[in-house]
Order: sequence, then C-alpha cells, then structure tokens
Amino acid sequence: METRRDVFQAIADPTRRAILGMVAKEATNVNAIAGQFEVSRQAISLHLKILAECGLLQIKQQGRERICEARLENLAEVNRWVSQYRKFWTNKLDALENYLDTTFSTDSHEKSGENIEGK
Amino acid sequence: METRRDVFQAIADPTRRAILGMVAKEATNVNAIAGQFEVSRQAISLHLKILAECGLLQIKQQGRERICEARLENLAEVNRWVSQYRKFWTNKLDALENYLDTTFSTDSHEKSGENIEGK
DNA sequence: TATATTTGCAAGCACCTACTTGCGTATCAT
DNA sequence: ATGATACGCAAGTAGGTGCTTGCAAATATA
Repeated sequence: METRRDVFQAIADPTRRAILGMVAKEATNVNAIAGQFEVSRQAISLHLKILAECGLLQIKQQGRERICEARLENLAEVNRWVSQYRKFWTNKLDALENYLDTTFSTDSHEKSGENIEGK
Repeated sequence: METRRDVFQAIADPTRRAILGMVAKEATNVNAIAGQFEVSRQAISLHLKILAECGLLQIKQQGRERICEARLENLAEVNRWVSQYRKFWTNKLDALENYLDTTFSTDSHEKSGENIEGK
C-alpha cells in the first residue's frame, strides 16, 4: 500500500474543495484562507501542502506572506475520467457533446488506458 | 470528524475506479471482479459496499451470486463540480460547451452552494 | 445427501488522515 | 530595537482506511 497523492484524492476532501473554490476566485494568503474555516491554521496549512503537491495550487512567497493561487489544470484528468461515463447520467446530445470534447479540447479525451488503471 | 461517504471519496481510490470501469462495461459478479485484482475477495467486497453506499453501483442477488452493475448517475455531481473550473484547463469554445451543458443536460449545472460547502 | 461454489461477517493489523497545541522564525510596522 | 504578524515545523491523538485471515451461511452441482 504505497501512499497515493493524486488529484482524485486531493479533491476527495470537502475542505480542500472549498479551499480551491476560494483561491479560484482570488489568490489568497494562508491566514485569510484559514480564517474562513473553523479548523486551525495548521490544519489548513496541511491541506494547502497536499493541494500544492498535486499541482492544484501554487504557493508564492511574498515577503512574510504566502499567496496561494489556483492551478486547476490537473482537474482535466478528473474531467477526462468522468466524461467517459457521461452517457450514464445524460442521454441527450451525447454525440454532439462528445464531438466537441474530443475535437476542440486541448487535452485528448478518451485517451484510454485509464479504465484498468487500478492495477 | 464525521465519516464521509460521498462520491468524491468513493472515486478517490484507484481500485474503486477500476472496479467501476469493469462493471460499466458489463455487469459482473463479485468473484469475477475480485479475480481481476491482486487483493483478496474481502477487500474487493468492501470496495463494492462503499460504491453501493453512494449509489455508484447496484448489487442484485441472483441465486448465490451477486451481480454488480454500474449506476454512474451520481458522477454528474463530480462533473458539475469540475466543470465550473473548466476555464482553467481549456479556453477554447468554453461558451459553447457551457451552453450545451447548462441547456441540455438533465441535471442542473451550476446549482451553486457547492463552492463553500466545506463548512 | 455430500460437496463445491459464492458470498458475507467479524476480528485484527499497519498505516494514513485530519486535527490539535506548542514553539520557533522570518518579516513588517512602530 | 520591540512588538505584532504570518507562517512552518514537530509531536501527539482519535479515528478512518485498506487489507488480511478465519469462519459460517446460502445456493448450486454431483
């Protein structure tokens, strides 16, 4: 059982999703983020570390402050995985949506191989 | 720290994602699923239980077998959350994609309130 | 009926996670 | 220089997670 630290695990925690929601609107420093939650600054600091480790967040030192800004590109991985099952929750205009996804997106959807990725 | 059991956490585990990949192709019984992984049947059984608890899987008793079939409708929640950050990883045709998502999907995207859901 | 198959349940274990409190350090303001 | 501010590091803790092995129950097959 090796330690996983991927995007899927990062967004599994509701606090971390909320943090991403905050910094996505505006880059914020650590204390300002912590102030929005009831848990301690240390707890938030750890969440930030985890988010930074999988690239969803970038922390820039600025004097004595650390500004956290969202880097949500890696969410594309989640989007890709979920999108392959799109037909399960909607059956309208699948063809058109998939056409748009696979044709115009920067990331290549349906790269395959992710299905049996769980070893 | 109450126990969470939501879709985000369910798909955080790579083994569970792989299980979903299997059953999405074809409904399968427990042993057949377990046979595809190196972990014990009990471990898989627990994964199945978790997936069933958050509605991603439906287990139907059939004689002595339990057939697991994918019910991935709840992945729409993940899709909705991720989609709001789509602009972070692609900037092509956002408007059109969002238009299609919000107009023709069965689920109402951007239901709001999920942003600051982390308490 | 005897045996094999499919499966759940329960106990136990190592590790991970989310959290706390206490303390130290760098930076800024006065 | 002095004090306040922003922050990381370290230690400690309760409970969660992923896994195992052993056993029992239900169903199918011989």
